[in-house]
Amino acid sequence: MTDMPDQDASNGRGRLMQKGQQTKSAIVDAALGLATQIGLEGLSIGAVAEVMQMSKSGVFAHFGSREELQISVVREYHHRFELEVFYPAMQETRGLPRLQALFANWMKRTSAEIDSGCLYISGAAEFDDRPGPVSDALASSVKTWLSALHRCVLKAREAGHLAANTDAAQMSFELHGLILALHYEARFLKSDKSLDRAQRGFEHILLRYGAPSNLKKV
Amino acid sequence: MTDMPDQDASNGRGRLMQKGQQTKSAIVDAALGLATQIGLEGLSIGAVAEVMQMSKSGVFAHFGSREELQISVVREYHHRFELEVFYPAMQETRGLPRLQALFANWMKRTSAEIDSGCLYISGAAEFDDRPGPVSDALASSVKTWLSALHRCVLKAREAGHLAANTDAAQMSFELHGLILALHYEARFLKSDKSLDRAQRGFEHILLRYGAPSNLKKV
DNA sequence: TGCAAAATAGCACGGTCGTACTATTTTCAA
DNA sequence: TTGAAAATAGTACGACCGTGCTATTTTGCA
Repeated sequence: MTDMPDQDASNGRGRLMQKGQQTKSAIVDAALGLATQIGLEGLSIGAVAEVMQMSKSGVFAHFGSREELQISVVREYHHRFELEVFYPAMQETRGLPRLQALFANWMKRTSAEIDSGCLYISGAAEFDDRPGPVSDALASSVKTWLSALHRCVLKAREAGHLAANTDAAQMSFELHGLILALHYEARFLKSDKSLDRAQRGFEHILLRYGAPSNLKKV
Repeated sequence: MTDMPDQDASNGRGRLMQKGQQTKSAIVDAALGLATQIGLEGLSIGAVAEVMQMSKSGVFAHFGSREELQISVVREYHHRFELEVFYPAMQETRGLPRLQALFANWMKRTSAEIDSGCLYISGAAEFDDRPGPVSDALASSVKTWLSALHRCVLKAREAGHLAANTDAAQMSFELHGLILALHYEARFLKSDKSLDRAQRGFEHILLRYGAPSNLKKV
């Protein structure tokens, strides 16, 4: 060991961090893990402190309130969602291929979340009747993602990959439903067929909206 | 007022109840109202007692544990769901008309729950990582309903109202997704177009599975 | 290397929770 | 009407919660 700053001391966006920021990141990390399991509302500073092997007040000092911790967790989740689902799909060529990649990544992440839990889904259920900053942060993240999806559908239509009369909002709604059903039936009802059904549902929707039937499989 | 037993002292299934049972029903009623708003997990005996204008111990004595209260709430929800969604649809003639009625009632109830909250959806999110009697009761109720839906699709296919190669489980999955998206986008994202989109999604699915295109509107 | 500042710990407070336990009131049938 | 049983209230306990306050430790620059 040297006196050099820890090489891992980055927040994933390149900048080096001081000790306090490192710890804060680690706390958010642990809190995110807890929140996806027991829910954002059930997230307690004491539980996070135990995972972190820190004192409650040590954890608390980084955020100033539980609410701020929850918001940090939402932001971190948003960031990871972008990294896993959105950005990789942007590599694909615009239009249908990108839409397929987007949905495939979304499904893949949702499948991975069958064990860990999805904050956008559990959070919506917890906060749909609890207005406030946490709910706002959550809703804003979800809306950002859904509108990205919506734009992608529009582009696919413009590129002629979907029928010219495609209702992009309607199609997005139906895609969203497939993901929600995948999550619900796999995670809560322990069905192992959900992924396959979401995939087939996607193909049905593509056909419905006039995508060429000889689809490139992703 | 007379000394006669209260005329309203029925549990909705015809039998008269003694005082204790009446109170218990009223408690479950209040608890259900609370649970749909703040969640099954957030349901506390103290809050129920306040609504009921009773002491905590008075409420507690009826159930013996918070868990038993939660289970009672789930059962009551199941009962009402059957009354509102399932039984009325059974009046329709078997096959496609019944399936349409089932989905229409389901949508109607989900729409009504945009204000009150749906226990099958919020409960799934809360208990998907919390095994135990409450989770079991919830899952069992949901499975009962989903398999009723599945059977209804099967009957519609047998009656020749759907394509002979219809995958009933796949179709049920897609219908479930529409309801979940309706609930999510209407309740959490405050979208007022969700009901219309769920309705149109239903029509798309019917077309996909070979229902006659000149549908009777419900 | 020293020293201000940042990070963390320790402790206390009031609050809510579920649930024993006991006392009181209400109900209902004999 | 009476008396046993059922229903409800009262109280207390330990656990956990968020958070304010003050000490202590650790950090990182001058």
